[in-house]
Amino acid sequence: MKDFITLEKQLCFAIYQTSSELTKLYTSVLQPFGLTYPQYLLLLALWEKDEVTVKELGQTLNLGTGTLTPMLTRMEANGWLRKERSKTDERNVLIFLQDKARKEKQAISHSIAEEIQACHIEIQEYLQLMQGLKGLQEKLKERNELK
Amino acid sequence: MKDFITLEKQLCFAIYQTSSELTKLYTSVLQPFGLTYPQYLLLLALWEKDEVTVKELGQTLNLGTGTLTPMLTRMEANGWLRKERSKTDERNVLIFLQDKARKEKQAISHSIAEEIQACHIEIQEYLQLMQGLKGLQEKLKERNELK
DNA sequence: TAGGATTAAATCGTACACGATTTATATAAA
DNA sequence: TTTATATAAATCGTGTACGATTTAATCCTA
Repeated sequence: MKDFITLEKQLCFAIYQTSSELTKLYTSVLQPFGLTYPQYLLLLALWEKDEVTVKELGQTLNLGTGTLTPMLTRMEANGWLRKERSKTDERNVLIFLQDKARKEKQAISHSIAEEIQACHIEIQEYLQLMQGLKGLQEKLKERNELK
Repeated sequence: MKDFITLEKQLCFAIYQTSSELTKLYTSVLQPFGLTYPQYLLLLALWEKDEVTVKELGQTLNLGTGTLTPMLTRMEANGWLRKERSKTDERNVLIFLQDKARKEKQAISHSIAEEIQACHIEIQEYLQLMQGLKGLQEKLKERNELK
């Protein structure tokens, strides 16, 4: 039991800090584009699927409107996207990518890939880590949904 | 290269979301104690080593004073700890645990261990994941320190 | 079809997180 | 000993996160 608690502490620190280091890395790469890390994740989602509702985006990113609404407002002000109330159901707000986001996509992806590659991460290592994370995430999510 | 970028996206999502699920889990366990997840991590550090300066704590937690100062102020107001300016060098502020923090330690740890165990995480899986995270963290940190 | 329930965003309050600046103290150099 | 430099916290501004409440539109049912 004691070992278990020690382990638990180490794991939460490890995730917390790895996440923070990753944020720092992305922040430095994204700064020149005038993007934050969460904004980049949001763009990733929109590059995959454009013209989505705020709710849909929230499900993809695991974020609520308390986070998304102000973020989307900022990104609209910066010309990345456009918000438009749906005409068929005025409760929905649809998000559309702007040209700027489409045009910058390659440059952004390229900068990031370059930076990540400079970290010398082995693909194999990468894959294994992701497996582990997904496994844990699954279990946490299951537990969280039971409230 | 294309595969590499796909992988990169998946990894940053995986860490981002696992971290957020972990936060949610801890939040629900810590709520009854009137603690947030970052505050719990801070207590973990103080339970390991008490009477530390803000700077030291920042190094342990990878946090700056912009985050720590207001957090410590809140935790002082809630009776978890005490801040005191060092008499030998008045630039330093020392952090001392209060009785409340020492007394609640067991109950908090117990609640968390119980919750984590309910997720059915295999020790072996756990260890492997942590190894992977530490490896990645190392590489990211190295890169981040080159600025 | 009027009224209550449901749904989607927006809003609000609190709490991180972080870079940059400021303030106060201590140390070192001229 | 005065002045310059360095160090430690505090402060400030911006941007997430998230639970809870509010607002507005739609749906459902009596």
